[in-house]
Amino acid sequence: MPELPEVETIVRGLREKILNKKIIKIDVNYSKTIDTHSAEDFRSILLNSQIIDITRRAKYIVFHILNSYSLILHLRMTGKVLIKTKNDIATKHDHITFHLENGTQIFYNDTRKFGRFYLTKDKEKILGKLGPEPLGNSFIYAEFSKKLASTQRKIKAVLLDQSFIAGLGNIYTDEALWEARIHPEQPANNISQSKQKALFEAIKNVLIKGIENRGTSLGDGQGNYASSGNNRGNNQNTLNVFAKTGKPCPNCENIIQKIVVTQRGTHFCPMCQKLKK
DNA sequence: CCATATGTTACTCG
DNA sequence: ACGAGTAACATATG
Repeated sequence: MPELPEVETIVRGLREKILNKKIIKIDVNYSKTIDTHSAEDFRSILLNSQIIDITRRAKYIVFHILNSYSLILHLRMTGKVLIKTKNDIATKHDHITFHLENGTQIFYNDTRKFGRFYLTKDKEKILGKLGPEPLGNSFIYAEFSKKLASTQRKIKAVLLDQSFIAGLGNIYTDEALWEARIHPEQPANNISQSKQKALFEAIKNVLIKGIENRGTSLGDGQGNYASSGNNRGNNQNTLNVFAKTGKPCPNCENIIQKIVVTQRGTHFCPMCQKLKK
């Protein structure tokens, strides 16, 4: 579910609520959620320690632990980190609970159970293969352009490839390609210089807007995005093409189409985003 | 029953 | 080597 703006919103919320409190108990109800350790080892490493900082890398949440470990979490499709108080009780999809000394409980909730925790002293082992952070200093146009020229893959597949650029998912990719007026199936090495530049800027624009709106919450089911305070985002109200199948393009009024690209539902305007020969 | 879902990875085929 | 396609993970929803 969550892409860069959603994870950023979650991290900002968590930072205010759980730092520097001792972890006094950990319940593990679904141990496959922990990728690197047994539930027993996971508990013994984290118990009586504390989270001293929380940062984000791409779609990963990095909890910096006082004992020099990093607890890295990827939410995949439906993972949520929910901050609750003393008397809240874990329910069906709450797979791990961290109890803090002040009574705060951190629930890891995940309907589809795809999310994973990685506990490691070497962050690079988990994060090392990621491409540049699109809102960071390492996202440089000359390098972006050079890398686009190096592959014939469909541009949508390239943008979803976390080793090419880290943090985009299905929603923000469709939005960025619409803003740059590029067809999602356009080969990456056949995009004009001006459209490459437009795409470079569009990626940053859609992510910044997503963060400003505190993420995109689609629908109202269990698996939809919510922040650590269980609040919905507002970015769904500003989308131009994603989930707008059959509606008029905000730019040209033509009907937004939906196709499948790289196994993902893909929304675009056939007038604004033409495939170039 | 079928298709689809904000993600990632392993595997096959050409 | 490269890129496309498929399946898998597990659950909910229309």
